[in-house]
Amino acid sequence: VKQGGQVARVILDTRLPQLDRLFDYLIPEGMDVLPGCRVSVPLRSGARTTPGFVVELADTSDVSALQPISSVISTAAVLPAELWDLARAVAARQAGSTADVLRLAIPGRSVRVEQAWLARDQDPPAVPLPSAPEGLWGYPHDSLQRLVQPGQRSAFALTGEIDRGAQAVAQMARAVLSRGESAVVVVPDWRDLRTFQRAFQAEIPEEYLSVWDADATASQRYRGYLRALDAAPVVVLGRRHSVYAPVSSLGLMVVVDDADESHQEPLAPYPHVRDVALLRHQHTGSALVFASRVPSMNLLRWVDRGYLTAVAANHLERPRVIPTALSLSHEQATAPARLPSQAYQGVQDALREGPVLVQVFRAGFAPGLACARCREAARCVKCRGPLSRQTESGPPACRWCAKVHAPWSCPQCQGRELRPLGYGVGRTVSELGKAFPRVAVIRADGATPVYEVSGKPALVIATRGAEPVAAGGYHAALLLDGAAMVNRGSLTALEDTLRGWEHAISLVRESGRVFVTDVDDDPALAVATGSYHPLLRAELQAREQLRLPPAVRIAAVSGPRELVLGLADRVAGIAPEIDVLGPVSLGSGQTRSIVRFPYALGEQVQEALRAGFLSAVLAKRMAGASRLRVVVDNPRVLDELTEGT
DNA sequence: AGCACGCCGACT
DNA sequence: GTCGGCGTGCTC
Repeated sequence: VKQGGQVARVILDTRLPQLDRLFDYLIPEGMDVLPGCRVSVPLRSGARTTPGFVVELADTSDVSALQPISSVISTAAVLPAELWDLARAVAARQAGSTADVLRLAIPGRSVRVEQAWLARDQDPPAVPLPSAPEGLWGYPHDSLQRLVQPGQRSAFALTGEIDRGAQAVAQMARAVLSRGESAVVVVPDWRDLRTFQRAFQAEIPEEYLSVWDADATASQRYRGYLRALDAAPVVVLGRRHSVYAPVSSLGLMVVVDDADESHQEPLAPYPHVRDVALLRHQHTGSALVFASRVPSMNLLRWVDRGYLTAVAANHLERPRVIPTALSLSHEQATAPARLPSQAYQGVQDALREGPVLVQVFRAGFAPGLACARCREAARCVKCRGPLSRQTESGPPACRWCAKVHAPWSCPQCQGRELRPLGYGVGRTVSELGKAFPRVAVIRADGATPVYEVSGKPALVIATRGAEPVAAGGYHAALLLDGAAMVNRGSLTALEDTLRGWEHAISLVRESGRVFVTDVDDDPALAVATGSYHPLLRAELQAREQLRLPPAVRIAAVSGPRELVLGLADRVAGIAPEIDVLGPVSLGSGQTRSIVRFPYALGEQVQEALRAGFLSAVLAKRMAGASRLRVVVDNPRVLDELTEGT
C-alpha cells in the first residue's frame, strides 16, 4: 500500500518474543528520521509508546493504517545495517530474539556524551596511521601477513611470557590499522584487559585505540561505542560485548582464549563470543584469529577439518616444567605436607631471588570436612551436600545449599570435632606460611583480588584464574591440586586444567622453574613438554564417540515439564539423528531436557526451537510459559546433569 | 506485557 | 435489559 509519506521499519526494544519483528510507522512531515536512530513509537493504544530503532526506510508498507512515529529519541545512528544483520544472525543461531541481542550490543544512551559526539570535529585524527610491523617475532616470517589477510581464519598459538602474547596480538591489530582498517580484540576478563592494554598502548597511537574498560561507567561505555561508529579506523579492545563494536571497516577480529567461560554471555539469548565472531567474519569477510595457549576443543575440531589454519611459533619458549608425581608418605621427613622435596627445594631456592606463584584449585579454607573421631565425611542434613569451611575457624556450611551447621555433631558417632578434607586457598596459605617462615605471603583469590605483585621475594598463593602478574615474572611456580582439577566431573575439566596451567606458566620468567604436583601419566607428560595436542585430540575423539559437544551441537530446554517435553519432542521429530537427553527435574516443577543435533541440521533445529518457543509463549493458558528457556550450545548445562560428585 | 474484544451470570 | 467476569488475541 502506497503511503502518504515515508515509512520507517522499526525494531522495538522489548523483551516480548512475539514482538521481535519489524513494525512499519509513518514518518510525520518534517521529522528527521535516519536509519539506525532511536525512536519512540506508539504501540496498540495511542498514548502508550515503546522505544525502538529504525532499521530501514521505505516508500510503501503492506500494513494499511500506519501510526506515525511519536518522536525521535536521538539522531545518532547507533544501529548500523551491519550490526542489524549480525544481531539477526546471532538471534537465529541462539533461537532467541534480535532485540535481546541488540540490548547486549548497544549501550544505554548518555545524552551529554551524545551531544558532544554529534557536535564533534569529523576530520580524521591529526596523527598518521602507524606503520605495519615487520612481522611477529618468533613466528614464521610470513605469518603476520597471512593472519590479517581478508577472509583468513586462524588458530594462533600464543607462546612465551604473557606480555609477549599480548604484544603479538597488538601487532596484528597494528598491521590492520596501518592499511586504514579497524580491528576488534576480545579478551575474557579485566586481568587480560589490563595486560593487553599495556601491550596495545605500546603499539597503537591513542587516537586509534578504544579500550572498553571493565569498570567503565555507562557514559564512558557509550563514548567508546560512538567512537567505534566514527569513520576513522580504530582498534577496539574489550571484553565479550566488544565483539559487536560497530566499527565501519572491520579488517580483523581476534578472540583471545576462547575457552574461557567469560566469553559465554549469561543474558538471553546466551551467545558465545566464539560464535558471534564467526558469524561476523562470515558477514564481513574480515580476518578472524582465535589466539590461545592451549587450543579449545572447538578450535581443534575446526583445525582438523581444515576450517582454521593453525599458526604456531617456531620454538616453544617456556620455563622448565617438572611434574613431581611423587607420593607424599615417605617425603615427610624432609618436606612439609603437600610438597615433594624437589618442589620444596625449588621453591626455597627461588624465594631467595623473587616471587613464587602457588596455584590452587579451590577457594575457601577446605573444600570438605570429616568427623575427627570416626573420619566419616560430613554431609548436609538437608540436601546431602558436602560441608566445607570458608575460613579456618569459620562455621561449617553446605557447599550446595549454603546451610550453616553450627553446632555440628556426627550422626555416626556423635563426635563434635571436624577435620579438614582437601585444601582450599586458605588452608594452603596457612600451611605454606608455616613451611616457609620469614617469607611474605600474598593471597589472591576472588574475594581479595590482586592484579600485580612486585619482583621482591614473596609466596603468592592464588586460586586458578586469580593469579597476579609479577614484575619481571615469577621465579618459580607451584601448581597444586592437579588431580582434583583433572578428575572434576565436568565436560571441560581437562581443557580448563591445561589452560589454567599454561596461563600460570606464562607468568613465570623463562629462566624459572615450574613444579606440577599430584599428576602423572599423560597430563604430566603433556604439561612437561607443553605438547597438548595428543591429549586434546584423544579427548575430542572420545567426544565424537559419546556424541558430546563440540562433536555435536546441543540445546537445553528448561521450564514447566509439559512445555519442555512438548518442545523437545517436536524438535527431535525433525530427523532421526536428533536425540533428547533427559528430562531431568530441577526442582519446583521445573524440568530440563537437552536436545543433541548434528551441525548440518543446525538451522532447522534453531528454527523449530524458536517456533515452538513462540507458540508456547503465545498459548498463555499454559501456566508458566514465561519461564520456558532455550539455551543453545552451552556445554555447562551438561555439567549440571552430573553435578554433585 | 498491557489492553481491547468477546460472550455468559447477577443486578438496577 | 446491561454491567462486568477474565479467556483469547493482537500490537505497525
